[in-house]
Amino acid sequence: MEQQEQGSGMEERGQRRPRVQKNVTRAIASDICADVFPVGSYLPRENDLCERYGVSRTVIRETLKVLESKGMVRGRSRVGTIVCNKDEWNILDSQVLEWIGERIFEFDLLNCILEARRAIEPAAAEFAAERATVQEIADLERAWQAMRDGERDLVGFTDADVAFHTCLLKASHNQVFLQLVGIIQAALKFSLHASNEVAERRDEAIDIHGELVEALRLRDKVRARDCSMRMLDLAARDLKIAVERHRPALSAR
Amino acid sequence: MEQQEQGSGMEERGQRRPRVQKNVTRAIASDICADVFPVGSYLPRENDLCERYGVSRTVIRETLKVLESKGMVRGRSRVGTIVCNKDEWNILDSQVLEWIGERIFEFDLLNCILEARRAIEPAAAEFAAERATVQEIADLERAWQAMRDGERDLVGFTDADVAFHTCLLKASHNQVFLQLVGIIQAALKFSLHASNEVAERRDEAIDIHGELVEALRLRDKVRARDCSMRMLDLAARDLKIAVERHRPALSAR
DNA sequence: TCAATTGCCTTTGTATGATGAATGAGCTAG
DNA sequence: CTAGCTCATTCATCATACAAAGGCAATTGA
Repeated sequence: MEQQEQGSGMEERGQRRPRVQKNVTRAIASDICADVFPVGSYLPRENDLCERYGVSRTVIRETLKVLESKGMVRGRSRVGTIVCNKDEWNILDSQVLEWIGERIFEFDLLNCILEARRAIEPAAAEFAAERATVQEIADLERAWQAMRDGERDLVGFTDADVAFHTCLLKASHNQVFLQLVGIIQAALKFSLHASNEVAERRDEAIDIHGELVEALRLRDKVRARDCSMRMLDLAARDLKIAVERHRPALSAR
Repeated sequence: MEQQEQGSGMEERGQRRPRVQKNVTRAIASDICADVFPVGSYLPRENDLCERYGVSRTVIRETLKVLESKGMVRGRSRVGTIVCNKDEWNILDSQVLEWIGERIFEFDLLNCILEARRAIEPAAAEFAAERATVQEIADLERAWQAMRDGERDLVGFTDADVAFHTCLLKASHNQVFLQLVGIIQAALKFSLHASNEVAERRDEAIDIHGELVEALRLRDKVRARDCSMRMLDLAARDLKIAVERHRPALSAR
């Protein structure tokens, strides 16, 4: 698609000025995640970054401001810009999660997310049973049907699952829970991909998701919470598989 | 052209070049929170913002990038910068919470936070009972002692309470929970201030906090969870009082 | 008359150079 | 060897110039 970074050469500086801000931000963020700029080290000087990514200082500085606002780097006058420890990063920010991407396996994050989901999603399901609108329940049902329809389509199934859990958090009518949609999406995305070949688990998942929709219809808090917890037990198994598969990649380093 | 004395609210000027980025960011963010720039409206043109806040376009643009990265505004090329709906804001970002400040009462957020705390903190207490290091338990005890010592000092008591809950989340050794320290701090800050005159409640709170430390020492998950829940019952009462006191301010609008 | 194309205008996006400000390093003096 | 000063380097800000693109209106064709 679009890429202009890494062009250390960058001889031809044509008159054209494409919109590069987003790409540069993603490039630098990815490089940080990939340990090209390790935690604790200083980034190159702004002028060097300009060369390395082939853009002006304006773009570099706006990029650094964004990364700083997400806790990934910290700039100090005259000294330079240092990469912060990972536990200072705003890992709940969905953009940050996107930048981390598959490297989430190296962040020891998925387990934390699962623990958090066990605390949050059952509560959200309970609230949803009380507060979900008819429309929201219909949305959930549609997502559930998409899961059934996409039973053989890995990507479709995953997307539908993500949509389901997103709708559930929305239906809880709690702003805080809603903010956590990003980490849940990330967790689903990366743990499902590794376990989606196991067909019977998907059947089981579809059943439980359907049961949750029914519980919401009946405004049955207890059953909604129970469904959510069983869902998370499945998620725990999926995660286990996913981590197993990624361990080789880790030890290869 | 655009760089004489225009103050317009900002402090200090002259030929000098103070570091203004943070101030301008806070100023614009606060103005957004104060509905000077209401949700859904367009911000003034960048050049007008330069005049209004008395800084160059560079500073304005870096500010807008930061606000955009936190979901508060969205810029579209050539069209302008629009203020996003509040439910798109990254309200888990502690900087955003600082900018919101007291207006948190108008955001219908404190109730959501309490609900979230009821889901999260008991779980965190349980994990802490399993995982807290000796050092972390000592930190918690010190925070608890500070609460006792600051029993008569409103600010000191609140700070110690915030420190206690922060330590607790740290002791849970879960990165996701740790990220939620910001909203919990905000919740404590604004609900305690309204209820801290009620001395006997503070006594009760101190007792429960002490009991939690003891439970962690004994690695007693069940009791730790129970203490946490009782703490939140107190917090619920505090919040009720705080909201009552602020309702006049709301209806006055 | 109406609709689609085209070109202009305005505002954002990017580039660039200059200068103030700040801090670590090196130097000087005691 | 320490304390204080100077200086060089790099970030922070300002100012300006121009490219890019959305919206608007005039123009043109039917």
